[in-house]
Amino acid sequence: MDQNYNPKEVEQIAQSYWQEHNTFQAQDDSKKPKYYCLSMFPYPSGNLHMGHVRNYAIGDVIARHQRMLGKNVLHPIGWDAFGLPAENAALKHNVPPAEWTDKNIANMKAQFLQLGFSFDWSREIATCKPEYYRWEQWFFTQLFAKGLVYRKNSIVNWDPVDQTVLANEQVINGRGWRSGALVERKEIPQWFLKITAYADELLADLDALPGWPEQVKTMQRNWIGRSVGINISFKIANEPHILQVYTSRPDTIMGVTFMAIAAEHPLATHAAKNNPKLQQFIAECQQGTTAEADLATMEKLGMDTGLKAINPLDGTQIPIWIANYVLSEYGSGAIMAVPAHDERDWEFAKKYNLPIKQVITPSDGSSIDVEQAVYTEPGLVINSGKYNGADFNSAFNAVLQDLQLLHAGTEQVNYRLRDWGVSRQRYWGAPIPIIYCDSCGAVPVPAKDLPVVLPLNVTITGAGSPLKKMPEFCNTTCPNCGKAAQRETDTFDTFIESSWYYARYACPDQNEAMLDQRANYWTPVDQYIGGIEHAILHLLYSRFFHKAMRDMGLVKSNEPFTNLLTQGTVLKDGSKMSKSVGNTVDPLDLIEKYGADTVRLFIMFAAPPEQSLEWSDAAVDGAYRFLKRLWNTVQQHVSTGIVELKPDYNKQEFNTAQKALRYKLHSTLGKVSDDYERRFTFNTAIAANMELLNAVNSLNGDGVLDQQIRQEALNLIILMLSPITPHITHALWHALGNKTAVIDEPWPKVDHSALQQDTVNMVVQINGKVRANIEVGVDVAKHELEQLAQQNENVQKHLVGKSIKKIIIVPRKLLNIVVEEQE
RNA sequence: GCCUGGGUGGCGAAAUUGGUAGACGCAAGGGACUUAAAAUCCCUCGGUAGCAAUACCAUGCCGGUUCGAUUCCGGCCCCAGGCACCA
Repeated sequence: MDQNYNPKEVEQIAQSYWQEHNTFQAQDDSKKPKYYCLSMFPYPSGNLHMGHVRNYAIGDVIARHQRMLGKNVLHPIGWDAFGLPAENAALKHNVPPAEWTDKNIANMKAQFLQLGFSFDWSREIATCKPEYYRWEQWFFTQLFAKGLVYRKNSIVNWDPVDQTVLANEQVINGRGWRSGALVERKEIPQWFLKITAYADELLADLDALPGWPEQVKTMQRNWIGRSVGINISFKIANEPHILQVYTSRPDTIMGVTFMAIAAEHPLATHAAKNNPKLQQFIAECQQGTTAEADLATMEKLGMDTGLKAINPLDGTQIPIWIANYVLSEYGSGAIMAVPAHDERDWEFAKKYNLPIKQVITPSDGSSIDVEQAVYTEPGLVINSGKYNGADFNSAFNAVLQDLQLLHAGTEQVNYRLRDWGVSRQRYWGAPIPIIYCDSCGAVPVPAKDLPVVLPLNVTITGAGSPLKKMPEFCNTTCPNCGKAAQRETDTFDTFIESSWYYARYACPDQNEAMLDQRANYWTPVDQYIGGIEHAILHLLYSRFFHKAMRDMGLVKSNEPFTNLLTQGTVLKDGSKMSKSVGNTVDPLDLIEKYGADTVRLFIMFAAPPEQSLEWSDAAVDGAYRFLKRLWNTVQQHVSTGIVELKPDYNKQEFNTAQKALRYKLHSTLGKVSDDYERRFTFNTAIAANMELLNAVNSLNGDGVLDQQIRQEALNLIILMLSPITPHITHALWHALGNKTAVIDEPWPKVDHSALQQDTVNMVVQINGKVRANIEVGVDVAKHELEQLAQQNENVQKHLVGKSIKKIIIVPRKLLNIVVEEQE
């Protein structure tokens, strides 16, 4: 073996070995149990960044470890290739998005190979290829046939200068990123998938996902936001209209002091008909973005329409206001405002001097002042006539019953979750397979005519989709009646592609169907790994797609991802490492300097996967030094000749130091196995191996037994580190005289005979403060232990003038003497 | 604004089920080797006092439960992720 660690050479050899042996090509049939390990696929932005390295390093470590546990592992990779950045690059560099994307994919693939990830490249997918997106076009037409697709108007960010729809990201401080024009909200017709039809199942099945982080499940539960309430119809004084509102707090209905409707509400339009002031106010409300964060932090503005709603329960007249904090896309776009018991209503009422009427009082009898502070907790009803004294549930039922008798209310389950708008007014996406016919309306493209191929040679101008200007794309005939017709020019939301790619990896070469039986062998994904930023949207859409595919007979399971690991963000100087912030560190520079193993080791060592990771250039040195130390230790060990371990090697008589090292070795193996398998705390697994190597290096003595123990320890360290640093361990495994390739080795087993101990160290506390450490026999009797503890000099010092109240013993760990001052 | 996390030495972190706070590593300081440097190896390293043994303080802030709290509970502050057209 080489005297010095040369990462380039070592990594080249290992990578060639894997390639020659097709090591990572997954087999669709095997006697071993299957294990599907998937890291979220990347957007091909051109270069790997540290977030990628972290994501794929975690996945790679898990995949390699599972392989060692004897599983038939699938570890695929592909490209989430449609998206906005390709159009931006096209604008900037005058290169077609497809060309830019293909180049980036080639680039990043080379980088992946350099990092030594155990991907099965034979299943590589790029979502921008017709062979892929044709199947989601097909799936969309199937959903259409099942009534799960519909078209309705919905609001987008509109740049009035560029005459184009903007993504939220393209709106900077309320202005278009290129034109600088104030952005407007504009309604246009768009296609929707009925994800709300699955809302209850998406919610309920979260309980069937014990392998998901509680945090993610909580976020999804709140996002779905199921509530039970009442749909109430308010008549309007001197008008034929009805105002529908939904409330989850019918117990507060007698506290309604105004109604608030969105600017887009039909009643707002009606009220403004002969009222220029209202018209102007509505126009003002339509400025700004569609982002909820903006709407929620905006200064609350409102204007009285002059219309009055009538409370069906007591006939009171309630003013109807247009308010900019009411979302037109949520519920009916109107609310009954109870300022005493709703935060936003309270703020609005304070601003416009609207009455605040308390109708709930805390059930513990404490008193509140709703003029000073809002009270949103449920409690007991007051100031509400016949409902006084009722708690939430009885008030809910009483109000519901009364409203039902008046035909003015029905119980309703409501969701915060909205249907999924999938239309994008962009070029670089999968065309939505719809044809508009003057006679037949919107007609889905028949399966035999799929895919609707996206034309590739286009010029991006930044003002609307180039597809609109391509008659050869737009002009077609109606599949129903054969008359001239127009194609839809909008493309799919790119979340569509990422909602089912995990299943396609099972059968990427299938040209006759979306999925085949192999998808049922491999799915669900056993371990899914990705950024916490995907906790809601991507993961919810994928769950929805999986259930929809199940209902179409394409898969059999209910959920796509059995276990989920959400990795934290890679930060530098306290903020997310990203191109836009300009604080990126190029992984390639580090690979060049230290090699892939050091980069992998560092990123796994710096923090546990779920935590955010603060990048440090300096600390990478430490990882490199450790690998050099490992190399040198092995080098030194084998320089005196290779040591062979006989099967009964562990039955020999070891001295104290040797016993201690073997104890350390096998307790470390136990700990590291647990870190890999259950905890996913690879940082502590690495730390434990560093400690172990330190211990190996401090074992003095060069007798035969010492050499054998060193051999055993180094073998095990190599195996334990092999999923994290696969290249150097490939080389060192051979150097230690092993004939096999380390990639084919099983995970090692703990030798329990090495864990036998005669004595154990125990802490002695007095009133919870550590006063001594004592070494006692493992089987020491309780009273003897108590005596030994009290005999300790320092303990005795602290017992002077005290009387012992009791002694608490935690076996093999500590003993706490509880004392008090003597009378 | 709303939802979800997080806050421990100069820095990244560890403490797994309420049981020794700071493992492991980085940085820093000192030393060995060297003509010198790099590399490597050894020692010190939360704060205060002390030669030391040791004592007191210390896990964002305030309070509580407990023999014992980084860990559990209540309130507050700050930071991060998400908020439906970034992916």
